[in-house]
Amino acid sequence: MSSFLPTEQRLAVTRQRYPAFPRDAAVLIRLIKHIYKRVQDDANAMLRPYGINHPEYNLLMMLYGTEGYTLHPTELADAAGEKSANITRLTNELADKGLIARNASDEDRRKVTLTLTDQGVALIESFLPDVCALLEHQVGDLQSRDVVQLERLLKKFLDQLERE
Amino acid sequence: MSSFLPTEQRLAVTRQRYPAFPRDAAVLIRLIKHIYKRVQDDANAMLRPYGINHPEYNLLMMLYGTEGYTLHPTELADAAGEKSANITRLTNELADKGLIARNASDEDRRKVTLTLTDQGVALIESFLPDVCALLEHQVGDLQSRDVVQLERLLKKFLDQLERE
DNA sequence: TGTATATATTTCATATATGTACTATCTAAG
DNA sequence: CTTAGATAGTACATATATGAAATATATACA
Repeated sequence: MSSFLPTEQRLAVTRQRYPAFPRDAAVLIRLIKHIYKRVQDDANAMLRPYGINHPEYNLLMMLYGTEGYTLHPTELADAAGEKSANITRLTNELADKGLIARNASDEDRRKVTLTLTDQGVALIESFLPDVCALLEHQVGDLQSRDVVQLERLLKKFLDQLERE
Repeated sequence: MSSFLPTEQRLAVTRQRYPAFPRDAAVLIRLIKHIYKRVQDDANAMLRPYGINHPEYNLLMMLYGTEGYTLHPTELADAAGEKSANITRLTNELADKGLIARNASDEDRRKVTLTLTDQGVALIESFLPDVCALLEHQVGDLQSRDVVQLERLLKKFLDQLERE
């Protein structure tokens, strides 16, 4: 039924061989990984006709979700969970496609401002119907109680991870 | 406090601009992504001294969790969530390092068997104490009730995702 | 048997991501 | 001022991952 069963069986074997292995933590992390890969693949497939991939989509949506459609590269990197070196490349490509504008900040001359262009906003609003459909399909018929619980617990987990 | 707050604020702005945007689904997926990246980075840092990265670690552990320490490339790809083309490269590298052996299967001559070498098992057992410590640190002081709930809900989510 | 189709794996060109070192600018303490 | 240390962003070499086509073998069935 679930693609995850073999993974659990492997964890059982692992614990026979190395009893101290923390099963629960490992299950959580492997589940996160399976889910992430699946979501990423689905999103890439959906976005391909629009000429962008999932990381580019994320950057565009971070700007779309910001007042003034503008962020600095470092902010964008944090928001999207990308490394700064990668932001340079990705935003250069988005700028080449005319979806965002790169400008020098005059408040701080080390900084660059990244702003959605009208064309960028238009592209986003053209794919949003498909994105919404995909997102709704992904949660599918999960009970809304479950979704709320899951959000609460994932936040707790993320907090814990960041507690260093 | 949490690195996730700005993300939620952006979702609020997004919904002002595009009210149909499914907030809950998007929050879940962004949480998954943040957690995944964090876990991946931490694991890579921990594994570096052992000369392997997180994907390689995963492959080794899938074999370690299998009776006979042996899988075919396709099975390994499914288990580890990697694409088959990537498995070829990764397993070649692991074979070059002497950690696994590649052999032709005589049951089906299209197939290849990938088996942990003694050296591979020894490497795994040398890093397992650090891995266990990291895993335990990652779940930290999450209540065990929460961990159980989270596992249940993530499985439900994964099932839903795979329901096509 | 022979032929069509499916499966397992690899090859290769290309796309994507990272670490590290570097430049420029800012901030603050003397 | 000016100098030391922090911060913002980028360049470049290298590492990692992907899709699509190619190769070999297996299976089904006419």
